[in-house]
Amino acid sequence: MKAKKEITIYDIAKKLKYSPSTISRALNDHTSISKKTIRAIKKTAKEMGYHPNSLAASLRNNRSKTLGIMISRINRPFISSLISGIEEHARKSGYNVIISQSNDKYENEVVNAQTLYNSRISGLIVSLSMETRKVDHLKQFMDQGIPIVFVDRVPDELNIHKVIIDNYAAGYKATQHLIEQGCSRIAHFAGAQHRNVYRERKKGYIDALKDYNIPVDNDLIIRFKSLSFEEGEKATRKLLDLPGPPDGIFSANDTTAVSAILHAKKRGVKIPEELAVIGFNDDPIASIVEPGLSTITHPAIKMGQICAQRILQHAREDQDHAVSEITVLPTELLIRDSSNRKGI
Amino acid sequence: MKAKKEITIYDIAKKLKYSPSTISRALNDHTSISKKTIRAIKKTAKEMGYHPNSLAASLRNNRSKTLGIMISRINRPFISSLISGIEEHARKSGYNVIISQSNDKYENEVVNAQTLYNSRISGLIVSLSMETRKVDHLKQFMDQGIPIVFVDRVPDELNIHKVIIDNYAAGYKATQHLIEQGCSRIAHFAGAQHRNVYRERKKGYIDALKDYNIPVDNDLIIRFKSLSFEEGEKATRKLLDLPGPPDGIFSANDTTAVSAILHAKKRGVKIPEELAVIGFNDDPIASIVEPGLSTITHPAIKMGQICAQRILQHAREDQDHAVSEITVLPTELLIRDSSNRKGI
DNA sequence: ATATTTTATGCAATCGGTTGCATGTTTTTG
DNA sequence: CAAAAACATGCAACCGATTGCATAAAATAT
Repeated sequence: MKAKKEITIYDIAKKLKYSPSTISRALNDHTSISKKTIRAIKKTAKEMGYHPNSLAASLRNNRSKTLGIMISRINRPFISSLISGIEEHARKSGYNVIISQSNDKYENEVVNAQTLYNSRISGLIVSLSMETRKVDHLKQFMDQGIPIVFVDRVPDELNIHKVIIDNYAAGYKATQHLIEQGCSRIAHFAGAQHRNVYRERKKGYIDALKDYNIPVDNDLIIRFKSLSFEEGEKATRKLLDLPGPPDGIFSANDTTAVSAILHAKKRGVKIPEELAVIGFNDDPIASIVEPGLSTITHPAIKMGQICAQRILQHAREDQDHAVSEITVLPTELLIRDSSNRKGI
Repeated sequence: MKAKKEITIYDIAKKLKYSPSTISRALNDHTSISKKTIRAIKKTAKEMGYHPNSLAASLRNNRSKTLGIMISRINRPFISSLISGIEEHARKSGYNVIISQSNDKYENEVVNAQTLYNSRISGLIVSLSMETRKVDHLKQFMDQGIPIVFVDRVPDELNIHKVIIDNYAAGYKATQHLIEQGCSRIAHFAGAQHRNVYRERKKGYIDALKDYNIPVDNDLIIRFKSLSFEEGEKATRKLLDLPGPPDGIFSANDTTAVSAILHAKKRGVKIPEELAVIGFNDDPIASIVEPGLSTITHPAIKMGQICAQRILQHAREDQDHAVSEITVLPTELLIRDSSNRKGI
């Protein structure tokens, strides 16, 4: 099973007695080639079974029509929706999408950055790993004028492009909602505090408490390593065992919020009457758990589309790294039964 | 912000007074270059900030170290886990992964195949769109000796590589389980019958009924278009309105199974006593719904890893398309409360 | 009819590695 | 010590498309 030789523009040129340049230009609808010639060349190309070699074009242009994506893990609802949005938009614009998972390890992120760089991607979309604290490994892209858009988990740097949600406002909203439902001892499941998203959510939580004159009790703020289901159960147990257990929980993700609901129910704690719970993300499980989990919704797919759009825009123009562009997408408070004490 | 010129092997060659060939070989640990030279060259390369240009290498080799993936949609638990497995394995082996979504449209699949082909991928992993009925658009890969591995939703052709689960056995197991729990009127939520996975699951269902001398009632077999939550609710309503409603449901996915549970509960139908339900896939929602959804588990991540492994193996050897290789992975019956009448 | 534009096409260098073959050098062997 | 073998490196063609510059041909203006 030998691979037949591929047809190249040279083969077409020979057959049609044109030069390779003309073939190349014709196939790219270059204006300096007459319509008639273009038509004829395209027809012949098709007949001969010509498949353009993107590698050659990319090499020549020193840029492949490809976007790189760096994320922690693909198989999470938010991330996979984000990627779906990116891929869809990129493909429509004729770009391929390469994905790379860091598994939340800084080390992997560095290696992946290297590989993507070597592939001469035209743009990079990054959501940082949990561990990442510095972004030197991405400097090479900026140096080469390869646009980077950070999304969701972004660095604190200023002169960069970001697509994010207002985590602070969302955290505030969620907490405020619990307060309005009559909660006065509100716990918070917090993520790693060097990651903007978790830090901001917590800030929003704290400021809401302060604004409503509710004392901030550090015993009620649980620092999570990975916001996993197991961690959530453990934390809930600990909280409910407290002499003064909380009457509300604002969790930085849905997974741990759901684990809290399930654990509380198991102990006979009534939700939302004795414990109101609100999560973050609106994962599929949020609508399935009973009572339904109130949560903060992300426009994940749209975020992806915007990332792709931004990056392509920058990739085309000779972008200006001096100006940063921050897109903040709206979140919504989605009230289900896990926090609805007043029957709204 | 101008892009600095990239360092090439020619620059290194000039600096070290070696020929580019030697540099190239040294960087690739070619045996004909002395250890000492290799060490010196690599050191200098690093110092100079050399970044290999994979495009150039790929062009020369007429193959980029990249795997293509064609799937319906990324943001589904099974698919994203599958991709995660592929990506992980591929990356370890030094391959990039390009993904393309068909959104279950044949037309998109054809276009995507073209784009991937033009990128000169080294191998292709495909799970067919819901619509796809012929695979001519993939012939070009085979003609060029580019290995293809089909996964999960595979064509019926014989001489191809497949990584699948035994859908028939799983369907049989699931149905048998319901029968053993005392169900005698078992409904089936079936997917599109030209897709192997759904056809096989249904076959297993029917054969199990037959083996246990239970009549096959066509009114209890619902043909779904997309196995969505809404479709599931509608179907459940219809079934429960029947003069002789079912006492068990085997659904070809978890989404519709969960929708059945929720709808049945709303109507006061007791699960599993009056209606036992079993799904397929073990999506996260399966463990959250109450009662917990019994289901068939897929080793999704592992399937991905095996796909990557197979494809890389074929990409390296000059593969032999004459022989097909079919890997069938085990599924497991995971019994939760939605079907557990006897309290096992 | 000649000069000037406009239009259509070709030439040849280039992008950055890779590799078969040739050559020069060193080591081993008889 | 010469011949053979092993080792180390270089030459130059090649992968396939792109593009600035040059040029030929056709159309328009004078």
